[in-house]
Amino acid sequence: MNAPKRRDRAATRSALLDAARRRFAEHGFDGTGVREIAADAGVDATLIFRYFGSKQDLFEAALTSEVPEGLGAKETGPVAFADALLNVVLSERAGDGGEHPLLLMLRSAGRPEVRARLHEEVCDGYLADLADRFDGEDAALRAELVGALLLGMGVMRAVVGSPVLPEADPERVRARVAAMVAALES
Amino acid sequence: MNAPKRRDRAATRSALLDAARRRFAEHGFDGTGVREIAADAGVDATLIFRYFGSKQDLFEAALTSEVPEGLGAKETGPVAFADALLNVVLSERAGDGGEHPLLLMLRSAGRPEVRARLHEEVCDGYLADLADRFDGEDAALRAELVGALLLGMGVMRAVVGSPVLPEADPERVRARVAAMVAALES
Amino acid sequence: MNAPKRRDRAATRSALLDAARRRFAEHGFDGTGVREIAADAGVDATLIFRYFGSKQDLFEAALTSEVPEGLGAKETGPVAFADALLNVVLSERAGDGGEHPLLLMLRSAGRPEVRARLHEEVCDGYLADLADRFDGEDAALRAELVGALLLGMGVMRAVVGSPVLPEADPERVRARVAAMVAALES
Amino acid sequence: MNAPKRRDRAATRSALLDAARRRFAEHGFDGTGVREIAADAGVDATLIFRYFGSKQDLFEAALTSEVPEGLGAKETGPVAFADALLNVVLSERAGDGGEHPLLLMLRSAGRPEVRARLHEEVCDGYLADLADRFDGEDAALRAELVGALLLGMGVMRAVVGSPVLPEADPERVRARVAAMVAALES
DNA sequence: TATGAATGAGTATTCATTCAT
DNA sequence: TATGAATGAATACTCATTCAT
Repeated sequence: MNAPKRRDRAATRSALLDAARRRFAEHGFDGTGVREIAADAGVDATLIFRYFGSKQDLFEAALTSEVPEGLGAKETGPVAFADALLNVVLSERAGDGGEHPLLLMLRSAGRPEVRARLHEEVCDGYLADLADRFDGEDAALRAELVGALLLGMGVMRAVVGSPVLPEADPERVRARVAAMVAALES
Repeated sequence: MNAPKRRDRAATRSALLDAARRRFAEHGFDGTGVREIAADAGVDATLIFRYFGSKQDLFEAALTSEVPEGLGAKETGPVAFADALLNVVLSERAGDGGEHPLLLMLRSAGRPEVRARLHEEVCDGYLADLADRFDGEDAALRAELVGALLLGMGVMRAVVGSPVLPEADPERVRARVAAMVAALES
Repeated sequence: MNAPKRRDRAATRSALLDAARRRFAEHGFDGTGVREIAADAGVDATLIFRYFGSKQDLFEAALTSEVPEGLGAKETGPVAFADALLNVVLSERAGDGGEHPLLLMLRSAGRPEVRARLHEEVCDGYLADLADRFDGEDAALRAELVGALLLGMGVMRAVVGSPVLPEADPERVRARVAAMVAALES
Repeated sequence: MNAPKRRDRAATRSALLDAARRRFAEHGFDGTGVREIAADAGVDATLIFRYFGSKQDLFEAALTSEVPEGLGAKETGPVAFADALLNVVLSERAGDGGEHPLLLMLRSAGRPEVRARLHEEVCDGYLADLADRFDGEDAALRAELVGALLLGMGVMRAVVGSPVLPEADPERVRARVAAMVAALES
């Protein structure tokens, strides 16, 4: 009824998740305090434990909360597939949702569990999917190189803070990346 | 090697640096305790402060201690230059010296100072050097993509833990990367 | 009094302040640990930081918390003024509140900031006020001697632990001190 | 033979004692580190332990090392006796020897042993000697007040840092103090 | 004898987390 | 249900002191 306190459970949860994603992305797991997250969300810190159980659990929730991804058709070749992935690299942080889970994990890869999950999702997920697109020998190596390129682009933008990609014309970037990937189709 | 040579200033300092590089690379700055480093080096933790001043100073010493780099002649083109950088990516962790400083920083990029230094060294150093090798338009973008590829390869190996690169034939890797870089020489 | 009223912010804060005053007065700033203070107050040591910020801040809070002082009318002569100050010297430690701030500072005068504040409060405060009461030459010197007498009495009681003053008849003390001060009114 | 290292045991001991007196007087026992003392004396810190056993032992040695005092004839009355003590108060720190032991102890009165010794020397020594000079009733109280005056003057100069006494004409100070003490000879 | 490397007990302070209301 | 007081384990760092050379 009264405006200020009328935050329902779902809204608070969501506000905490958003704040957590931003903080974890910016400062990593260890560099982020629960009280900072709660302050960003405008609620008391203990709600984190009420809603998520622990800081670690909140982190994992932040990882898995947003994954529409929509990777497109499975039958496409490597160039088209890489181009689809490129959307993720180029678009993220546009919305307020925060960074891609992969970058969240990268930033907190000190934790063994995080690292294990990162390894699993990259190797068994993205790299495997990519390798499927390549025929002939060296499929794994070629997939790895494409994955490295895309991941490296994300790191450049989100961690190193290079201004090149955000300022570049997306179509030019697409063309250049496509050329690099195409060079692997021997 | 065997008898750890007690009461040897230089040896202790060096053992601490080695241990620090390994721990920082593996768990990041925040995830590493001075006592763990000291335990790895087989000495008392207070020697870290005696020899380096603070944990932060030890971290910086670990960053700047190695890497002669020897990047070769300045007149080479982008393909040759990238190939030279590839040596660093492919060879590291071979000795027990630990990771490349760039990866150390990446792992501790939660700290603002670390992030600032990472940004500076990558953008003003590597990327600028790369951009000099490209003629024509989009030099910065093309340099960024080559840098992203190489950095991504390092991340794949050292953070994600992908087994592909360590197990691949270095010559094949060289050839594939050369092809990708060459595709940018439009 | 009896039931320490758990979960009471004001009571805890006050208990910490009391304990701090006692410990700091008895062992000085450096000789007192935050855990001892907390133990005396019956609470956890981290509350010191929650409520005061740091050990140093707690010390300063202990200095400035009490002492309404109420030094009486400004128009009085030196004898009456000294007599008013004597109240402070003779009465303190009666309640459990602890020592006078001046003695707290004296006990921690190793710290430069404490010493600076002590100098300021004594010279610019008490001594200046005293000097105003003296006419004729040597006003500063005479004020200094009165101040030294009163300060020395406090030190005798609180630091040296001489039993004479606490056991003496206050009226006799007053008369003797008044005679000494009067001897300065040449 | 060779100049630099030709410091014999006695000279080193003495240099350490001097440095210790100065440091302890300035910063108190807790505020002084053995390494600082050693640095001031220009020798290695371990010599403190070789020569004195411990920091505490060095402190005690610094207390008892200088005490010529030469308190003059025992048969004098209170005014003359106080005047003799005044010499100590007014002259000290003139030489490089450092502060009077009483002030050293005052500065480190946080330590229980120091406090005990301070109590003993003041009450059983100075105050008892003073009380002997007073006839009639209130001898102890009158002695205490004279002692407080003299001690307070030392504190004013050495701890509070009041500039009045060092800058005043010694003869005027003597006359004023004599008047105050004489006022107690009822 | 004297140097300096090594040590371990101790410090203030921070943090995620749990009670009580 | 939600607030905030309380907690205890952990951290970097300092210091007097001892051991090896």
